[in-house]
Amino acid sequence: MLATPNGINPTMARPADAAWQRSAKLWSTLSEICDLLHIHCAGLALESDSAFQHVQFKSGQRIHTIGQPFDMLYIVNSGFLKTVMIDESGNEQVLSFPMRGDLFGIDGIHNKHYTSEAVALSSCDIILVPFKKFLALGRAHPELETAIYSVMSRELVREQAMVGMLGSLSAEARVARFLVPLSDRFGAMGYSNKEFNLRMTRHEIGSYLGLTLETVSRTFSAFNEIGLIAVDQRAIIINDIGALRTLRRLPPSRARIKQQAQIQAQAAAMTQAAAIAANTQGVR
Amino acid sequence: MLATPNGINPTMARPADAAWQRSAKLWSTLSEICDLLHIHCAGLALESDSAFQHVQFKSGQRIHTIGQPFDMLYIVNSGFLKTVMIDESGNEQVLSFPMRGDLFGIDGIHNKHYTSEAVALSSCDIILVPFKKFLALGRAHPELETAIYSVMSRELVREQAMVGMLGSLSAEARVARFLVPLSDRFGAMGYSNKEFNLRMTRHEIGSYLGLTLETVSRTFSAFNEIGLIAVDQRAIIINDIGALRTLRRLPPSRARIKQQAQIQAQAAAMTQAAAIAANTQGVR
DNA sequence: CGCTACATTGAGTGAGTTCAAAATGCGTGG
DNA sequence: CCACGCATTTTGAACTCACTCAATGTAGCG
Repeated sequence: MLATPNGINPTMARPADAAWQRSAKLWSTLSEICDLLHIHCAGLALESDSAFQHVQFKSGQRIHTIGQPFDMLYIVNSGFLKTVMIDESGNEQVLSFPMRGDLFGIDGIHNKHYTSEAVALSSCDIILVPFKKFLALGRAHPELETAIYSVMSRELVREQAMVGMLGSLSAEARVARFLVPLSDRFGAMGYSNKEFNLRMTRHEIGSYLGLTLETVSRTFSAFNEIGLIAVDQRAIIINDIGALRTLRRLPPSRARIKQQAQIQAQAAAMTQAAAIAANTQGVR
Repeated sequence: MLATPNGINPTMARPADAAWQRSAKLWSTLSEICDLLHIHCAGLALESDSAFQHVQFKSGQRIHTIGQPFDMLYIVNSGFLKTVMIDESGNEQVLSFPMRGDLFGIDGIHNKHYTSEAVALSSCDIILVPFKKFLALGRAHPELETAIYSVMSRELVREQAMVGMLGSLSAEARVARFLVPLSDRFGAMGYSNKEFNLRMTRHEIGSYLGLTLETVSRTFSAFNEIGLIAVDQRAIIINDIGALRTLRRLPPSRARIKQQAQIQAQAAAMTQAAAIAANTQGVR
């Protein structure tokens, strides 16, 4: 059995009671934010007067919704979320799974309204970053400004990589590559990069990868069978990260070989059957 | 057959003859650039001293390549291009088809190197925008700065919409929705939004949409058959833009009905053949 | 304990791919 | 100007991967 990293209990959400508020960290400085975003702000003059508020969300709560007026960016300090688009026929499409250090809400800048919604998948500690304030600080600190652009560019590159993946990779390759950055991120956060728990359902993974939940489940099972991973519900053990990184198509497994043997046996039989049928009926 | 749409010569989009070269505009002012990007810079102090150079490219030439150090953004003044990613196995993946008013090169900001390459699909007039210079101007003009962020955010939203499309729509819906913004753009540029010439190959469209070139070709043919469009090679006439906007799956056409009738007829024949084969061999 | 949400697995189907062939268009050089 | 070669497009036929539909299994929670 896998231990639950950092012991977060994915309980049902409901409005904020005062209990957690007391123990939670309520404000972050600019330099803490830079650390979180992996921005090198060595020469940044510390302005302790400018601080950013934290807000806690419980699993299931929405950080922002589609169409809501934009005025904030959000940075994940802890916890796991999903961002979701809704297409014209009402279907959800998962766009990303933000976690510690990720910035989201950028899509709201353009239209002054968010085009996606962000939902907590676990208890989350989110830093509020008023966009106006951020811009003002950027103007004061050129290296911060370029960092902002850099982060936005990174998101664009990430989306492009996503497009590339959806456009060209098989289901198996998509699932494999879904696990790789997840492992990396867990590792970077100080947890094991071998063993961790998925925070999202098969349905959400499928939506993210452009697959059905059944295909995701089957692919996990297939990886499990060949020993690439060990999977039990949401608990995952990564056995061969290298293989996952480069996988394009699944190598034939025992089951598949057996199946192929069947097919070949059938084919042999069919050859005779077809000949007979053709002689009798002139089909095809 | 199709008359050449609105008199554009399909072979060379905007003529690349010497006359054009001579009359080509070599420099643009900031306010011209704002117009091009659809940025409202009403109160922008005109700085005629800051001008941006134009460069001409011929079909097939690369504006920037993957891995090249980043220092410029690019704005399309005229012509048509594609931007391309190359995955680890060497396959191209088309990411966008920039045209007049589009900004590209943003993906280079993050890593200080471009992660994609841009190739001219026709003769192109491109405005060079040194990133440093752009930033400096943004600092001087707050409304320009927010506009820059807005444009970057727009690109992100566009990529997200692309992800949504690749993740959830059928081949037919993708091809239909590929044509819609193209029509809009041609209309916005003063050309006909009903009749125009595609500037890219079926292969490039397929790569962009996550489909094979054959599927793209077949889908065009199917749309042609139901009268949604008229297509002859790269010449396109849009007959029912509304249907293209909302299309999710193709309604059964005459040909499909015919085909289904055939299948049913075959099925009837097969029943007998199968019965005979089964009696003889016990297949399946 | 039973309810609900989530996950797994099987069987059959179908949309899109792959492989292949033929047609069309276009530039080039004789 | 025509003939040739090459790139692109169209169309057919067969296959296959991922989807759909359905049933069963499992975990968490009131």
